[in-house]
Amino acid sequence: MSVMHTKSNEKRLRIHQTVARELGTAILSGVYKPGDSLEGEIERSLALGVSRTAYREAIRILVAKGLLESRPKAGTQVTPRARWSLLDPEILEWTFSGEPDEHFVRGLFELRGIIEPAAAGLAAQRRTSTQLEAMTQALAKMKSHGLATEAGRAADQQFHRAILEATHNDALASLASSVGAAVNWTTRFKVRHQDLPRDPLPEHEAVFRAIESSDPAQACATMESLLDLALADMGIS
Amino acid sequence: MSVMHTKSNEKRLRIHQTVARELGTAILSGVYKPGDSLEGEIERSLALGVSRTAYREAIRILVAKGLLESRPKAGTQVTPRARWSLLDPEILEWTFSGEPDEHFVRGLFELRGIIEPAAAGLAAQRRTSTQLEAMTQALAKMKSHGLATEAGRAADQQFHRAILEATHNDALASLASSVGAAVNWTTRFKVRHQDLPRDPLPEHEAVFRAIESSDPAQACATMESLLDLALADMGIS
DNA sequence: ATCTTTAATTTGTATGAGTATATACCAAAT
DNA sequence: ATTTGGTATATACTCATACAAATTAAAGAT
Repeated sequence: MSVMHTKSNEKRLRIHQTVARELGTAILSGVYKPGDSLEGEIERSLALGVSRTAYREAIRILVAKGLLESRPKAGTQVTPRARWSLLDPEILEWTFSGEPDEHFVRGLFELRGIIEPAAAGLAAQRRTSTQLEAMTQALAKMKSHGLATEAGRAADQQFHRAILEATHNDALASLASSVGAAVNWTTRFKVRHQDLPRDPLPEHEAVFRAIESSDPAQACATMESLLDLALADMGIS
Repeated sequence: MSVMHTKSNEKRLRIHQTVARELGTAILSGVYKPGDSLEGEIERSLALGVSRTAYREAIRILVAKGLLESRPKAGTQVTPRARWSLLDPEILEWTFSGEPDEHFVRGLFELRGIIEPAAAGLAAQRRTSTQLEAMTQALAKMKSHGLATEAGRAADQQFHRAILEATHNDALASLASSVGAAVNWTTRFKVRHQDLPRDPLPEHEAVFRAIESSDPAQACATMESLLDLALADMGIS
């Protein structure tokens, strides 16, 4: 069949996952628009060369993520964009698998600019020594690997995740995967489009020092400047 | 037989939805804990009295929401709490179907306190006349119905949603369903535990006036005080 | 016209058979 | 003793087919 590019990261996807990804990206990229009907399970599954079972499981996934809704006789339809779980990690991955919409990326950074400084402030008040340790390790890994590598980006995510977890707020922390994915993809995007990304380590360390010394205002401020610089590097500010 | 639209809200759930809700609430309430294994599709579906098809579709839903992960041979396991999409509308509904955890509710308000003031500020800068009109109508409905009724709570949600949409930031707006649901459930909680909730209309109108007159700082401030008062009414501040 | 009944279409559920994959176990080599 | 490699097996995954339920739309009765 086709050449499977052997990326170490790439786990072999089940069929229902593949179909969900296929349809999901199609919806997110506008091939199917809100209100469009996907009726005809039988024909469509046949057309894709998969069983109805697998196709239906894919549909269930997309319904769970708010992209579709389906009722007997009425068929399966694409829901209004407002209901989509745009911050779901998988949805973000699908979104960034194509060329990301600049407007959306800017919005994502705006959201980070709202959440992360506030989170840093809370973390400065509530962090435990264990969480400080996690941040330290993440920074060390970032330093040794650099942002150009996969390991470096993972460490970056880990640092931001540690901050959100240090808020001791589960609702906030549940945004970590989302923010993490955003960090990862936007960084990739950055590296792809700009050969010489500035080293963001000093800003990260400044944030860490503020959290370590339990200074909420400083933590908030340093995180804000970190994001400002990251956004500037994207070249879409 | 005459159709009773008294409880129009209550749609008849499909079997896979029912099972997903059942298992979902069990996981969220701690009956199954992260790391626990749910292996045995066949036995479990039999025990529940449903087909493997329906059971598997339920599992697919829970995997999509980050509560489970499943691999051949390894079985199906509950994921670490950090991966749960706690802000997913359905997850929130499941969470609040039981007695809500006070710590979690407080965290939810903290998140609102971060997002909504910032959103109000952005809305003050970017709102269109159409969106102002939506807010006006929502306020009118809140006034006529009151917060004790379902219609009133719906109008409340509508107002907050309109603000998030007025930010013209899709990522932010996608939190609307979540925050909206949280508002709904916490308001219910409030009414249930306190017979005389203060009328929050004046605060809402203050936010509206600030947004209408394109005053970001004022919009942010009024929204903050609205949330402070709402939290105070909960009696868990 | 309005309400009730019927029909048709689509998703939903059930069942049984067979496949693929990740884990654990055991053997062999280092 | 540790690592490597093969192999067995348990488990989820996929398929095909049949039937049920539900909602919409049209036909019929009042």
